[in-house]
Amino acid sequence: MSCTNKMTERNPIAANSSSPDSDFSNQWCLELSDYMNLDDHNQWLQIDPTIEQSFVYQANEAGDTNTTTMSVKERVAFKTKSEIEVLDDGYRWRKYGKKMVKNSPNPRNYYRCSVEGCPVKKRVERDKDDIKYVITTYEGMHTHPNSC
DNA sequence: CGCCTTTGACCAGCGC
DNA sequence: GCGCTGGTCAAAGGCG
Repeated sequence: MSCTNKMTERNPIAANSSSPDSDFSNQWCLELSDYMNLDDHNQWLQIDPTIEQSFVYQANEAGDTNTTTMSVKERVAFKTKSEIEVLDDGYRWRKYGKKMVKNSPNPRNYYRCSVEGCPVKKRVERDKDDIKYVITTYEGMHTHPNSC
């Protein structure tokens, strides 16, 4: 497996953002808003709409009142214009599920980091409105360095 | 041989 | 309680 690029270096959005008369950041915000609607029960924060690798970010405090330890899940969602669904982000992923979801004609794929003990998962699905776009949602933090 | 994908089954949460 | 939906498991098979 090639491991020569980081996502930020090959993010298809970067290429897409060069479209002449579109305000990329505004366009991106709008599309992210669409996606946020899918999770409107959660609190999404957009880190920086001006950078190429724009994404939505969620720090979700998980845990119930009966536990003294509070785990924090981090969730990052990307929406990228790409023909391929699995972007090479430097990590190795193992597919463990595929599911048709209600609000989309396209299946959602579930991946888990191949590194033993690493809790990171990601979901990948095509945008229901424009299959040229891929929505990738990362959940959790890698417990190991990038394999590059 | 090791690691991967595929795919149906199973399970839990939620709304009615 | 029941059905729907999303998420995960695990067996089987494929590929380099």
